[in-house]
Amino acid sequence: MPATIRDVARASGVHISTVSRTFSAPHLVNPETRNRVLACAEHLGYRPNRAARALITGRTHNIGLIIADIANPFFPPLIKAAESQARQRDYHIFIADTNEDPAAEEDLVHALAKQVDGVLLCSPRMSNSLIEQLSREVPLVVINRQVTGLPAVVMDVGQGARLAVEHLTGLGHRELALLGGPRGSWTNREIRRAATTAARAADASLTVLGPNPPTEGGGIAMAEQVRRTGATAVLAYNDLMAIGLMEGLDSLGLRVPQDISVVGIDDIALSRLTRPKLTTVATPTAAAGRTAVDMLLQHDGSSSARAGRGGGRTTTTDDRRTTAQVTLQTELVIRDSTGVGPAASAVRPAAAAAADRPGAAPPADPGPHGHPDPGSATAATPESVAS
Amino acid sequence: MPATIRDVARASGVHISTVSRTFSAPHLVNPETRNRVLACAEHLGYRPNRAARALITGRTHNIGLIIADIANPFFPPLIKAAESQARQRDYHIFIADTNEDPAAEEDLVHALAKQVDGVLLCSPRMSNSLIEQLSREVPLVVINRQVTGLPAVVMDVGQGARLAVEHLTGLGHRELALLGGPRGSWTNREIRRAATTAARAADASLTVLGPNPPTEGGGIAMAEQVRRTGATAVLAYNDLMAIGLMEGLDSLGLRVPQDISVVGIDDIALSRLTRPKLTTVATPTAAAGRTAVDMLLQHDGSSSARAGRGGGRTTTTDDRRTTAQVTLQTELVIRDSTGVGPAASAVRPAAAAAADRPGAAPPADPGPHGHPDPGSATAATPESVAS
DNA sequence: ACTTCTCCTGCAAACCTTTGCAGCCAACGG
DNA sequence: CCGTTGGCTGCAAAGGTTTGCAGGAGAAGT
Repeated sequence: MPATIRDVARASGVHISTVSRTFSAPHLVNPETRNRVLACAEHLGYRPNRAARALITGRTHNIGLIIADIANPFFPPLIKAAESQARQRDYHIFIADTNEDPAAEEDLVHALAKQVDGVLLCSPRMSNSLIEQLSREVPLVVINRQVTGLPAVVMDVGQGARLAVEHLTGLGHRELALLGGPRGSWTNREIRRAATTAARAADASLTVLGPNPPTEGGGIAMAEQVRRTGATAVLAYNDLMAIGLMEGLDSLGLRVPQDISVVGIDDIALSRLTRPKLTTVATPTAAAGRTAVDMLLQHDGSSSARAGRGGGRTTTTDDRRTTAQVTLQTELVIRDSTGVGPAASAVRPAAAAAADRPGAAPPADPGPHGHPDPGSATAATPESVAS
Repeated sequence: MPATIRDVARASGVHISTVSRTFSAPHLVNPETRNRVLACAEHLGYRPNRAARALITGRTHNIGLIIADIANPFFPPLIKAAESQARQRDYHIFIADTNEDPAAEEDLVHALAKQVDGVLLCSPRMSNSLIEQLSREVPLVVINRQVTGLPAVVMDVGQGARLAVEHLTGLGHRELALLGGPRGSWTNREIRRAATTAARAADASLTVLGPNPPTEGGGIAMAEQVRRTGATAVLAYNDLMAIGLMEGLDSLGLRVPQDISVVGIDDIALSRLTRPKLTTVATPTAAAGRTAVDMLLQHDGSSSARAGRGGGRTTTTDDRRTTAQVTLQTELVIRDSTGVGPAASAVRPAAAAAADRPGAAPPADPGPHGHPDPGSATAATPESVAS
């Protein structure tokens, strides 16, 4: 029923190879012939069969994208950016969701391996060794993780966490808590490491809680424990948890930021909608998606090594393989969920407090029609964290 | 480098057809042979090449899912449900995002046509005739739309809209507004029709505004116009718009629900997090995803007869195929964004309102975080809608 | 012992496209 | 006039798998 290349060839009176070339190498065919072929193809509604093409070229023009949880608002901007970047190069992205399950991750890589040219592994929860092993089956680019020998794009959450902690200690907080994310997350380890270091440098204490599911529910559930730590400020693994935590604290009768300050990570769209608006670390998710696609495509676009003919095993020396690791900067976005700590509240005059907490008029007057205040001035699209 | 069926055949000393059968029709091969083959395959890390298989069988074991906007929280539950349902049957879902662009929809269908066995078209913005035409190219199941001759699964938003209007008029509201969604949306038309009818039946007036982008920004932008209608209660096309509208009303100094009631549609997770919590019409998104996959696969091949759930099912059997149209019920979830209207405020006690839905929180408690913050409202990410 | 069956396995065609190679023709240089 | 070049097109192999058909071996029936 579907028109094949043969039908077009018959209709336009040329050989199938000419039809093929009309599409894959137009400059090789006479303009007159080409037009005739195109007309016939159009008329017959012909579209090349990608499976057949993939079979012979060995390239599917598909890219797999494996993520932990589509429902996490962190991912959509990354997905969209990756999709549009891929589409520009005539590739298509296949998305798969692992539900935060490391075993599902492995299965998915296998399932995708033969029908994509490469896989973007976003915030994997697997072990490094397993990832390395899988990378022998299909080209891999990891996002939010560093695996030796594999191309990677990571967002510098460590730096973000440091900025967040410095912001909090700068406000006078001395008792901090870190609401940790899921086990197996590279991001989680980075945050913990950086936050610990920064807290120590500022002579503040830091209580680490976790691991926890990186969801709103995970945040709500930990409210009570957070209170028990006696911390006056909390850094959460991501915005979703931070928002959940604010919910939970609210039910406990604690006010944010008067009683306790909360900082998230990711800057998802939602973090502008909560009351109070969430102070958070913005991660360049869209850029990460674009970059990852670029790295994957460059990586296998250059190596046009054909399969060895004649049974001989052609061992292409891969030592030329450029496995870059790109690090994207993060940025602290100060909104309304952080305020002065107890240590400073007695010392600092009200004016100073007001300057930090934009509930009142911030220093740079935002005006009635939303001049972005210094904190929310980031032009980055809302995105969230993972890994 | 990747092991093929031929390698396995050589290693286990059988013909490739036997290897093939070991995987696709195990009962046809001697257990002893089978085990030997499986062992070799395992050892060589063999995985069947899906492209080659697709080429000959004509079935890719892939399903396309085209949606308007991944960033809209409405979709993830649907996607997840569809994915898990598909995975159970050894199918894989390929997701694509159209950015609310009807032209992109058409392109995507074409692009996917040859590499999937069928496409789930979720909340399409295309014309019916175009959809019919595309359905000749690849099996289609439409979600949130009715196209004659095509299998469809729709959520009964009409009924939901009616319940919402009855809820509002029951609270004493007489001046209603409907915040419409995007042009081309079947859902939008259904809502409008049902809301108009219900309002007339209750002797209330209904002002229809739109079309609008189905995003938070779309809601924010319409706040002023909504106020000008003089309505005391608003039904929005979806939750995102409702939430945006609440933002906008807030900036205008109007309190929800004391001054104006707001109802959304979809019941996205976010609607529980706003202050006040959003009253909304819950749509069974996950069930829709599952059902759509079932319909596509049953229609397509190995059918396992899943009985229709709560919804009604109309099967029109034309000559060859049975094209069912499944309708899924919706449900009104009363939270805090609706309160008594001016006409009834003197007459009806709040208890009467609460009686509409046991267990729902009483209206009129914005919660501790309900401080309005003028000038907050820009920078909405493009989000989207459901049909 | 001969047929008939049942089980299993091998053979080869077919799916649709790409691509190196060869051939054709016209034009051009010498 | 011949050799060469360049532009275009046809030929055929190849890619990995499925599957109808045929064949072989043994078992069961007679």
